[in-house]
Amino acid sequence: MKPISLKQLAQALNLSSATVSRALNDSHEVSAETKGRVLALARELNYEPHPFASSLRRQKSKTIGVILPEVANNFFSLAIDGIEEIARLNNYHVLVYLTHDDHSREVDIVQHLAGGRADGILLSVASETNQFTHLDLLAERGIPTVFFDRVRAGSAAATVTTDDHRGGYKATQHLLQAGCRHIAYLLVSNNLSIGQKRMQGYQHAMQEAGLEYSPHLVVQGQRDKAENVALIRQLLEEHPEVDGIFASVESLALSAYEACHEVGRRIPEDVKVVGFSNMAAAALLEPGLTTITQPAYEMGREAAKILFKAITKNKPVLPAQSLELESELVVRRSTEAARLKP
Amino acid sequence: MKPISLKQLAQALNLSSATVSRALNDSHEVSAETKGRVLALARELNYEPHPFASSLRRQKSKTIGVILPEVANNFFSLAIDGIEEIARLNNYHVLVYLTHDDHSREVDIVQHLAGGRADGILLSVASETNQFTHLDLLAERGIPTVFFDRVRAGSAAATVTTDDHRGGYKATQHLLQAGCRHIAYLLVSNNLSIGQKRMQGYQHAMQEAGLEYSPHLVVQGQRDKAENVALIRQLLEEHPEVDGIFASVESLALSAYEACHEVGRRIPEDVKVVGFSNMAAAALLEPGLTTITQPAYEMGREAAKILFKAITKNKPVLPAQSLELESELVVRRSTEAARLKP
DNA sequence: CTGTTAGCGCGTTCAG
DNA sequence: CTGAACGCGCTAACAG
Repeated sequence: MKPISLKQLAQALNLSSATVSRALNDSHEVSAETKGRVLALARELNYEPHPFASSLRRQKSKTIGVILPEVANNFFSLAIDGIEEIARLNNYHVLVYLTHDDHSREVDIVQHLAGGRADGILLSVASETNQFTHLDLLAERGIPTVFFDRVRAGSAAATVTTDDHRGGYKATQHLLQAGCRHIAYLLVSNNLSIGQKRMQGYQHAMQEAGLEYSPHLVVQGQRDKAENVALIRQLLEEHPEVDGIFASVESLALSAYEACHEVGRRIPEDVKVVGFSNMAAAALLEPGLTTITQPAYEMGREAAKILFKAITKNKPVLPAQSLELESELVVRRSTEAARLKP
Repeated sequence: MKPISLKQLAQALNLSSATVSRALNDSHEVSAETKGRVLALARELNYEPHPFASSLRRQKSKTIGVILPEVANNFFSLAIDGIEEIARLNNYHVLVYLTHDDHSREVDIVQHLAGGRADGILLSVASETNQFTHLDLLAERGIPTVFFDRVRAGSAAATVTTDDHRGGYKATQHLLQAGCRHIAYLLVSNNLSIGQKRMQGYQHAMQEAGLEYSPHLVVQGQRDKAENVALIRQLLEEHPEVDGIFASVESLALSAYEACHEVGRRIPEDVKVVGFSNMAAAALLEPGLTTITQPAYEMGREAAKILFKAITKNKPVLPAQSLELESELVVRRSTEAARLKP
């Protein structure tokens, strides 16, 4: 059975569809009585205005698009949670797309969304992305866009990130304090500001400790997980002196654990690992496993708030609205307290 | 700058909009030459057909709705991943909604989606849900719906689940073999088949071992996490003999870890814990922590496949299409192999 | 092969 | 306060 239409509702009430439409939209220019009759029958018949007809007329999709590299990862899952919450408060719908770090896919999605399916976009760019012309289209069309976490380096748009430089610094410092002298860095992508900034923090801490930064100890992450494990494994074999690893994203941290396991290097006795990560199970990590945790849920919420401010007020998002939240170094919880804020 | 419309494209080409529409939809009844001209200009101008206008006319939203209790949880994240992949292959879009186990929210979402925003629905019901009248609307409207994981007990629709009875049995058996004699059960909800079936598996294993099933050792999970921790804590304090815990969902497993920690009971020395869970970090669990892992990604894929079969062939989903996949008992990976398939 | 017409279901004129 | 007419952008039916 097809859903009932405005017209049918109007006929059943002996009213014109215009009046019914007005009543349902709570217009001032309709009598309280008719309003009551309309609403009563609408409720009874489970009437829902057809969303696409309405969108077409109003030129509002009531939908935002969320584009993520992946979701099988606690950071982005928590972010979605925050985004969905804010969207719901604004009576908006959330379309989710995954790029799997594939640039061409990102371009496709953006182009499609720019065609009217979404009123705004939240984007965490694919690590493969190094061209950004597809984003110009969004600017031209005036579609508000907020970047979060994985941001175009040097972008002129609003962004929500964490204190990436500081996070990299804190993580490295933690390893140094634990006695590591040869710390490898697992880089996500040089196109991304998170890649650059976290690495700068790492270099900063290394220099401060009077240690030399060695490009041989940097592994550039790929899209394929097995490949990453192999690369890290190779690093560990060629550089047995490595006693610490800093992973700039969760997936690389997991690859590092795996690689260590494969070559029989114990964590944390032989190698200490710190990674950016939002594992729900962070509290359960083995002794010595430590994470830099981002406030993913809040980041999702804040990014969405900025976006909706632009959508509802019909103003562009300004770079000045950008936010930088604080990351936290989480050491395995044992009998004593867990969170160290240096 | 507003996106260009079909009409404008037609004018620029001195063609009628009908012809242009046909050309873009690769109709047989249009000359190869015109087709070429149209496609060339369309590409140049970045033309995208307005999705809602098209949907309105074709009565197809090209969108599916995915309704989940939560997403900050590896199981549902992985499921979304699988769902999105199949949707993309079908050129469909994915709307994500979270109920946070709130029944009224589930009803709202379903009613709205039934109004034409989605061609089909994938649903994992809220644990609070015990009335299912809102689902009748979907049946009336002929909107294909596939349930996964959290299924309406005794539903007549297609479902994708894991071998919940067997999973509960395996988990409990594992605890028994490890020497546990007083095993508590953390129940998610009696409205859900996963709650019932997993508990049956638990009871089955207990009986087989000649142990008595005690309702005092069953904790009924609530929506609030802190409350769950408190309840489990109370259990542990009132029943110091408890030496094993079986958690029927991930969130309860995490609450159990926390509660044990709070009352100073060590895992696994004092209490062994097994939970249904899809933690990416499962490989990193502490010794003695064991999980029952569901093939979440595959479940998402399979559920979506069933749904799209119905959508594209315009046939209803049949209960006979239901699938039951196999869960896996994953013991902490150490130097030896990890996966035990009994 | 192409153009004309009509209508998907709404919301918004403009009259009365 | 209410109704008739129009159009959002697209596709399907009917002509030619």
